[in-house]
Amino acid sequence: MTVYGLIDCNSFYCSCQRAFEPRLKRLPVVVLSNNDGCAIARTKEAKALGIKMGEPCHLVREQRKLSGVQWYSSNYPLYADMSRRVYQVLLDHAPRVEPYSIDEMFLDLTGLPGDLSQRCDDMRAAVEQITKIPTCVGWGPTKAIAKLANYIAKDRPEMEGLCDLTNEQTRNRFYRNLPVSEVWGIGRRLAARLDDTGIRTIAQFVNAPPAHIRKIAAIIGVRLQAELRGESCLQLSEVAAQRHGLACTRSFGRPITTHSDMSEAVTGFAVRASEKLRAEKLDAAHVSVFIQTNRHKRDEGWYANQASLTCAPTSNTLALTAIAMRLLRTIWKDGFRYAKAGVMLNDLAPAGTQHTLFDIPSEQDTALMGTMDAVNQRFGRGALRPLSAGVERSWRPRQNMLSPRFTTNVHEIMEASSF
DNA sequence: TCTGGGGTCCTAGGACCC
DNA sequence: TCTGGGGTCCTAGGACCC
Repeated sequence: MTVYGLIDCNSFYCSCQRAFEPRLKRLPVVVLSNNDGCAIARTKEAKALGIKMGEPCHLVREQRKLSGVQWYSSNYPLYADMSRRVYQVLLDHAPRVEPYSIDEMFLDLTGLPGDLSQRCDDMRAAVEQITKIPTCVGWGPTKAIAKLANYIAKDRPEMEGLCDLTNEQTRNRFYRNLPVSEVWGIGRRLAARLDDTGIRTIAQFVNAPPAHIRKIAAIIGVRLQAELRGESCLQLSEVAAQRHGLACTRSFGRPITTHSDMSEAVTGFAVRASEKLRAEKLDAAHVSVFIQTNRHKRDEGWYANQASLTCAPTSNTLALTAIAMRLLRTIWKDGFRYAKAGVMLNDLAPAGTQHTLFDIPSEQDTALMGTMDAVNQRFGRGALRPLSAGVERSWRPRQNMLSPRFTTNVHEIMEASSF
C-alpha cells in the first residue's frame, strides 16, 4: 500500500531567523509581510500573546504587552535557501520528495523497512540537527490524509510532532471531531456553504452523497471526499510542473503620485520579472500591468486598472520593459495616490521553442541579456539595469527590520571572533 | 504613517467554426 | 409556424493554497 507523508516546518520564517540568532530561542518572534505590513509568521510564544495571522503590524505594535516581541522584515533569499537545505536532508530519508511550498514537502514513505514512526522521528531529528529547523510529520494512504495528519501533529502537543493516520479507525475518530474547514482545499466559502446544508465535521463530509458534494464543491469536493476515504486521487510528482505565469508586484513604501515615479517602479518590476524568466529558461508571450490605489482608503479616491498585450515570445528585459511602459500609459490617470502595482507575465514556454520565423532573437540580444545577468549576479541585483528603472526608488517598500542574508550573500555572512 | 506576494485549478460563458 | 447542433478555444472570475 502507498504511504504518503507530509513534513511541514514549524513557524518556518521565524525558525529561519532563530537558526542564526540563538538568543531568539523561546522569545516571541514575528516575521512581517513585504512592506512590513502584516504578521505572516509567528512562533508559538507570539501566537500565545494573541498576534493573529495576517494582522496589520501597525495595529498591534503599540500594545504594551508586546514590547518583548522580536519583529523581522521578511528575508526571502534566506528562507528560500533554508528550504533548499531542508529538501536536501529529506532526500536522504525518503525515496521521493515533492516540494509543495517553501515550508512543506510531500514524501513517498511506501515500503520503507522498520517502524514508520521511528523513521519519521529520525527524519525530523536529522532536519533539525542539520538545518536547525523544527518540523512535524503526518502520514496516511493519500495526500489529503497526510495533510490532515500533519495538521494534527502540529496542533496537538501530545502527538509530539508525529501523526499516523494509516489506520481507518484512527482516522474516523479524528473525522468525527474535526471541523470540515480543516480539510486541505476547503476554505472559508466552501465551509460556509457546507455548513448551510448541515455538514460541519469531516465525518459528515466524507459520508455525504457525492452528488450533494458535487453540487456545492464541484469536482474538487468529490476528489477530496475520495481522498479522505483513502482512495488516492492526487499523485506525487517529483518534477515541478511547468509554471503558467510569473508575477512581480509590490505595495509601495509611500504613495506614488507621478507618472515618472510609476514608470520607474513598473520598469523595476518588468526587469525583475524578466530576470526570473531567464533564470528558468522561459519566454513569455503575454504581458499585463496593473496599478491601484489603497483599497483601505477608498474615500481618498479609488482607482484600479490593468492592461495586457500578447507579444512575440521573449525574455528580453528591454522588450518586456518597453511593452510594460506602453501598457502603463494606457491605464495611467493623474490625480490618484497609487499604493500598489505589478507586472505579470503569462503564456510561458521553454525559451526558444515557440518562435516564428520573424521573431527569432538576435545573437546580440541574447548575449546582452546574458551579460546583464552575469554582471548583476556578481555586483548585486540592479547593478546593470535600463536607465528608466531610475536611481531614486523613494517608493521602495519598507524593510526596517531586515536580518542579514546569512547564507546567500558573502558580505552578510556571519562572523566569528575570539578574544 | 502603516493593511503582502505569488501561485494553482476549475467553471461559466462568449466567440467562433463547420 | 418555423429560425440547429455540437465542437473548440479563450478569458474572466471564483475559490483555494502557503
